[in-house]
Amino acid sequence: MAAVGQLLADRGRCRILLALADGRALPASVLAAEAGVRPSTASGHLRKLTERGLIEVLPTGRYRYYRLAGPDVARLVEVIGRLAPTQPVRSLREGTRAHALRLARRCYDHIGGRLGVAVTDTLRERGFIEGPDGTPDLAAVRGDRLAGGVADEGDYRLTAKGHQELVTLGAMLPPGLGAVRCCIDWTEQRHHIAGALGRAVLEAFDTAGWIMPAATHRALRVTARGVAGLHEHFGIAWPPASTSRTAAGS
Amino acid sequence: MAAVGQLLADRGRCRILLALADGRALPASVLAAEAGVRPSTASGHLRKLTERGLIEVLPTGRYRYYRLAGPDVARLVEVIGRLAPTQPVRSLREGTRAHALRLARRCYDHIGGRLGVAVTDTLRERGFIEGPDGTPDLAAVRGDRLAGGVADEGDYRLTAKGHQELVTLGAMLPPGLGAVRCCIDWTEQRHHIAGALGRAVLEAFDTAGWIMPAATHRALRVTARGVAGLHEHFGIAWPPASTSRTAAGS
DNA sequence: ACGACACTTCACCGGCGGTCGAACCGACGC
DNA sequence: GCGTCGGTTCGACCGCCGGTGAAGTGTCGT
Repeated sequence: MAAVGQLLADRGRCRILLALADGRALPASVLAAEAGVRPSTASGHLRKLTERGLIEVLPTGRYRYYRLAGPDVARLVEVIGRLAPTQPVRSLREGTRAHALRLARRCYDHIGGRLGVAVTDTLRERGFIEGPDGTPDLAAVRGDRLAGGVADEGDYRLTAKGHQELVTLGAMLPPGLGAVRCCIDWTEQRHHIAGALGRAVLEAFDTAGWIMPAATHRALRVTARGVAGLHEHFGIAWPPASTSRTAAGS
Repeated sequence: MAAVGQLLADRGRCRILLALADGRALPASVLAAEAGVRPSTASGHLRKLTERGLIEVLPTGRYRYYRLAGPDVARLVEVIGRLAPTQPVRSLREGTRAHALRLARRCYDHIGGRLGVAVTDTLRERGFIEGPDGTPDLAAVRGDRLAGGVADEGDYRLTAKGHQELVTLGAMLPPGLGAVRCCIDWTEQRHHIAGALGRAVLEAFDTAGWIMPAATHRALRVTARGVAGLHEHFGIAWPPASTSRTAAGS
């Protein structure tokens, strides 16, 4: 498994994986620019990533689109991102971009950032999902780990009321969906819904025209209709009151 | 996050993390032997791992015990282990050891290997937990990832009957436990219970004297009482019929 | 058919990092 | 007190890997 670790040891390759973390397929030239290296270097990285099975390639004409090889890889990026230390911002452009990412972004197949956390909070407050508080108990983590008390993933479940409400909102929920996977947000350090429910919510927001993907990166922009819908159906004021700016590292 | 990846890029450091994956705290000399390097080299590795916050140290007399810094790190090892390719066995000793690991092992705070999968299967067959089949649908993973069908974690939930049965068996279940986190086993590629429920089951098996930790590594040995108890309460024949031998890499 | 473009391969360079032995520090046992 | 043992630090060696530019292959426009 050190072989996989070697792939994650390079800054450029990490940037490539991060750029693909929203589930899209991107051509090699875009990934080279994203990684900040020459096309030849990026080509070598992409070759190694595909050889190890972390990403897969879809040749289309003279373009070669790369994407993550599966949900396992997305989970890996998610988990390692949570352990990675945050880095200070180096430029104004990075600052605004990191700010947009922290507000709302696609996290492979669900919504991350403040928007994801806000939606999850609302679902819990209104009794649509049941489970512990969204703030992981860091004190419990520091103590005896085996004795329990760890804020684990998957400790939520969708209630009947929540199922009904989300269906009327247009979400295509798979049958028999009970438990809800939650991942702790990369920047917010709070729970937000992921898994099948997170996927359905992202699709519902997308088909309703509430969100628009940004052109350059994986950040999400909330449309005017989205602002109204979030306020009406979820009681969320968007955009939220701004807080301190700290970029997340690569 | 490339900083974390660099730590995972070395074989010796991976072996150290793997040795600590069962949640124990081990002295530096043991970890050096586990990694197959000189104490000086291991000391450097341990220093880097602690500096990055992946492990923490408990100085005790002239020994210094190291352990994983928290559940996040255990999850990282779990996820990256699933993506790592399996390596062929290099010696007879490695073969028997890998065989024991594949049978039953501690996976930070729950039971992994064939035993973990067998217990999970029984729980599902008897209606103690509800959810999809334990075999992840690999075909769905290869297809359209956003359209759903992915065998996600956390799609199980504990039923009332299961709660009652496990309590009578002596498991200390935390209140309000509904959803059950499942991780796909490292070697078996099957679901097995983890999270709070997996922790409670491991504790129950341990206090009942069904399992004994191996002296040298994180493998678990099923005692005679454990064989009887597994057969009586779970209908599991132990040890299982042997299958092909393939070691899991480091 | 020609040029432009996307991407890959190759040879070369430079630097980071793993490894070890030896020395050093602190804790235990007699 | 001394010797032993566990652990860390230091300096030197060396192999590996990332970066690049130039050349090569295939595809798309006109």
